[in-house]
Amino acid sequence: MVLVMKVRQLTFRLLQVYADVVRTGSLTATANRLHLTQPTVSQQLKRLREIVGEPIVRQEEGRVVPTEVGQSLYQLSQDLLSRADVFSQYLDEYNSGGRGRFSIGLVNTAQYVLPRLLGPFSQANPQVDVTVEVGNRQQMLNRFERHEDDIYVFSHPPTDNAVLAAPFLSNPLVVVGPEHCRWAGVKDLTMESLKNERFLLREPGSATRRTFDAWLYSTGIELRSTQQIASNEAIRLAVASGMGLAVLSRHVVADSPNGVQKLPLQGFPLKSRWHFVVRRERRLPPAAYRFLSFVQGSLTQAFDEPEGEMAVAELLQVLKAER
Amino acid sequence: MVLVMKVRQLTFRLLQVYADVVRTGSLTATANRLHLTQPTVSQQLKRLREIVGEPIVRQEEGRVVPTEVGQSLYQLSQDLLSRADVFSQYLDEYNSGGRGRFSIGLVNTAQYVLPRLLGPFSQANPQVDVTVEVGNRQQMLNRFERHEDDIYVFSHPPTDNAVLAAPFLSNPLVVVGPEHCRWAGVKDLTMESLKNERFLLREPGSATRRTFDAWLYSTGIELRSTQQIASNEAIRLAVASGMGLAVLSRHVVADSPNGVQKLPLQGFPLKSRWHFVVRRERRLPPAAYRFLSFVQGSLTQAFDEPEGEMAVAELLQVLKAER
DNA sequence: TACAGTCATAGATAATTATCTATGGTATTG
DNA sequence: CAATACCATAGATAATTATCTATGACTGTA
Repeated sequence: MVLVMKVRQLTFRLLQVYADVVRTGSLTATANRLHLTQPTVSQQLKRLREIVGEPIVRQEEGRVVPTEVGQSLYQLSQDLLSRADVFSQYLDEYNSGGRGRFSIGLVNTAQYVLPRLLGPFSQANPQVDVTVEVGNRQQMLNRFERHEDDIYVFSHPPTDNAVLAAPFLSNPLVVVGPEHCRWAGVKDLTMESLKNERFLLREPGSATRRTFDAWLYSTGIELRSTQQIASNEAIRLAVASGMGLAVLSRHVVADSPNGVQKLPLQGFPLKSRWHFVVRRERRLPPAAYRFLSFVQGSLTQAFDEPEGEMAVAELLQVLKAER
Repeated sequence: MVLVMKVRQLTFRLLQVYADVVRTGSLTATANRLHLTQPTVSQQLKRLREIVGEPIVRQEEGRVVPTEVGQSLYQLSQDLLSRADVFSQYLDEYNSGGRGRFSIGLVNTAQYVLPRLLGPFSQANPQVDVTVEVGNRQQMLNRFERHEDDIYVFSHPPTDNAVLAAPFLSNPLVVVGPEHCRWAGVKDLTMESLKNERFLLREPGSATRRTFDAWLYSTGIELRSTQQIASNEAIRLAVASGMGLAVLSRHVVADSPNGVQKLPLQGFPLKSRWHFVVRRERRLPPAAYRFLSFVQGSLTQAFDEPEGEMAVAELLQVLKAER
């Protein structure tokens, strides 16, 4: 016999109107406040009563007051409406990028500099969750293919029409040797001189390795002795302990140069630049967009890279247009 | 630029459907479960997305999964729906009378016996709030006129077509004197003998007083000395201390007879009965109805009043029919 | 008692919603 | 790669909702 409330017909509009009626104690007043006519409000109430299956208001001394059930319904309304409101605010924040999450995929080397951008950003946007994925070029390409992240940092972006790339920071590759390396003071140092040195190299999937390999190929020189080490940091330490020479991003060395030094090899530093890479068709999470805007505004200050700033600005332009 | 969610268009139905889609991860499945067609579900989702202003689901490996916003929306849905559900349960309880409130207005004397009904009822229905109002007959009549309570207990119900009354308990009025009263052992004690005694009487508004007055009037006797005291309890104590005789409900005396005794006055006890009184047109709160049902089931046991039980049963019949 | 103010109901209409069937595009899976 | 399963869109329709204007009923006050 007991009929439960017809929840499915319940509308937030109805609750809004009802809550206002309870607050004002008058249908007419509510009608005015909500820019409706009095009969409209009257009927809304009627409908709500039908949904609830129980009288919710009665008149008492010229005022409309909730019945006992109406009281509970009013509390419910307040509760539900305010929750919906909180969600609405969340949406706003989300849309502004001030809240939410995004993920960024970094090529190994880039992890030495990205913190200088991500740190301040997170500081300024504590409600944003950033997931940082790190791997070598090949691993990142795989992630990229699978659409696993929102933004990527490559030094050589995949060539794809659907891709937008903005070079934002130069990433010079330098040759380094141990602290008291005998090549350090040599003028006009050539690769020819170094070809018998042992080179500690990153694995083939890495961008640093590829760039160096390409340059080496262009010189026609072949190295006699190499050793492969899959981590920049490990390479740096190995060089410092005299195991050989290496080609590394200047950022890797600049970060903590103890024990190693740059060698003035001709043709170096090899120029290369990191790019922010995003997919055209992918709608960036607002938080990711906000990060790029943030970067755009701090590149010059943080790295003295006005060109990078412009490139990122351009990227943002395009993204905005595509939205 | 930021568009807040169109809350007013939000429907619980939409949230129900959405929540189910998130749970099943499939529009088709939801369509089946909710006895809809797949396109219907599809369109519901679309509409919800428009209300939210943001994509809420995407497809991933053949499953429908919520976006970040969708996740939040799902949580919101769960939250809102469960709250509505709680309210719905509350409604059920309210309708069954197992929860809620009602008020009952008692004529003074009745407060000596009603607790024996209200106590067990409250015990059995802890979620029901009972408000007990107590006053003399006149005060209760005033409350009755103003529709202030749900149920009243009178010994002489107001005569009004719109009133339903069920006599449920006899309320004999007895004459009492102090413990060692000289009239105690007298046979064929008449009022004539007592007319020079001082009588301690309730105020004119009280039912006890009116009943006694009426009876006294029928005897043609006038009392020489009376004193008015507005409380049964105070009268009982006054009698015990030898200040005079009194007419009281037997229930008042039975409760704690210390210091007083009944006198075997001819014509006494005066018969009278308490009635439950409700207004015909007033829809009784379910809790009040439940109380009367409860009473109906316990009168015989508690007071050995099968007639009262029948009268109350009849009252309930009528109320049920009028609902 | 007549007047104001307030709520309810009736009747009408435009807008929105809830659904369906049919069909087309895509992704998953043998 | 064909078959299958699944989702989106179109087009159509019935039902419901949101409103309005007009009017009636009731209530409390001048």
